Amino acid sequence: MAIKSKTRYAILGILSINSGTGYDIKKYCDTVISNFWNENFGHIYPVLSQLLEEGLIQEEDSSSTRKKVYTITESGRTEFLNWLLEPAEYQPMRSEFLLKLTFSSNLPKENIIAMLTDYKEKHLERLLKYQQLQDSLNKGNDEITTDRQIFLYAPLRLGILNTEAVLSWCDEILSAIQ
Amino acid sequence: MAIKSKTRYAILGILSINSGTGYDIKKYCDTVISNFWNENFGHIYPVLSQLLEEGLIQEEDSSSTRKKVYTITESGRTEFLNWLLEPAEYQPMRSEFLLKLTFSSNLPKENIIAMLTDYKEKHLERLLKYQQLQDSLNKGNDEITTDRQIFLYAPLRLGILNTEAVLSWCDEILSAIQ
DNA sequence: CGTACCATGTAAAACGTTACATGATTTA
DNA sequence: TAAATCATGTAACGTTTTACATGGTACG
Repeated sequence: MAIKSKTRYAILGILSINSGTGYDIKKYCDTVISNFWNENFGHIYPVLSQLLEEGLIQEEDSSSTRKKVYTITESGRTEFLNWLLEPAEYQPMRSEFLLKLTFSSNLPKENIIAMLTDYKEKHLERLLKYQQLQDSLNKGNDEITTDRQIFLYAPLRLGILNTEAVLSWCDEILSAIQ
Repeated sequence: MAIKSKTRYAILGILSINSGTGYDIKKYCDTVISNFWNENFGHIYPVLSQLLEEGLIQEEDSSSTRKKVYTITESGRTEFLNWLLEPAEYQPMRSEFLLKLTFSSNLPKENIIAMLTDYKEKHLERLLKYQQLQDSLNKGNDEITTDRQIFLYAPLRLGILNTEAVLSWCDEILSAIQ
């Protein structure tokens, strides 16, 4: 059966904004949406072949180069739109960190403090990264319409709010165990 | 090669608290740690066999019943402790909802409002569930030592703070697009 | 006596990551 | 001209979920 993973939709979504190669798609994932999505070449290329076969994307003829520039087709847009309108499926999360913490009751207190401090530091770094991303979004707004901008800003904003929540949580738990 | 997934450690962790069957382990996952961890039978039973083979757990002899009650061994505790002390690996997250939102710029405004409202409602429900769980934790504290209780309370508290962050975010974005 | 829950396991399918292999093009 | 980046793809591996198959036990 056809690949039913979400990668199809990630690719269709990216191509709905700009046509591009598999390589371009990977770059888009690693930059614009890296905070909440990731893809790898081993997945992108097979899915591209499949989308082509299904007629959801087409190859721009560029016999001159080795590049394969893909464009979304009308049926591709329809398929993508249908997916967009479905409510997002519930995703059970898995946190290795919380799993460790849950079973750390027999650990010496200093180890638990170290765990939490490390977790806090990682999230402080993440917050900084988010804020830099936000700044670069605010600066580079020539190319992006204001209407589109909020859709790039919103996920980042959620990242910031969530990370801030994690930071307060770390402080709360740290003072509770001391 | 041996299974290297985190399931090994989830199982060892659960058995480090209480001996039990594969079924008990599944139940523990579905109740106590369901907010941040999940396992299924198709995974639990093979991993149990493997842990037994490696001598990290042992079977209590209960020739009378069909039940297989597993207990963690000393080497199991050592292996688990070593894992606990390693820093948790970074986990790239994937949010289907944010993927949808990012590519929704061409959707009619009412659809986007519906998306966000639906997301908000789901998180309101989740918050309620968390609060109920917290209440039941506070009540049933006879069986659990106070020292252990914070380790069950902390993940829940993070769930609450995160969910509250999502709720404010929904309001923020909803008022930004209107 | 039927329903719900307890209990164990296998097989297949689906999903996802990493490593491997190859070579073109651009830039310092 | 060397290094970095662009560019495409396959194969292997490992992980995870779902479906299937089976039967026991407790309770109302």
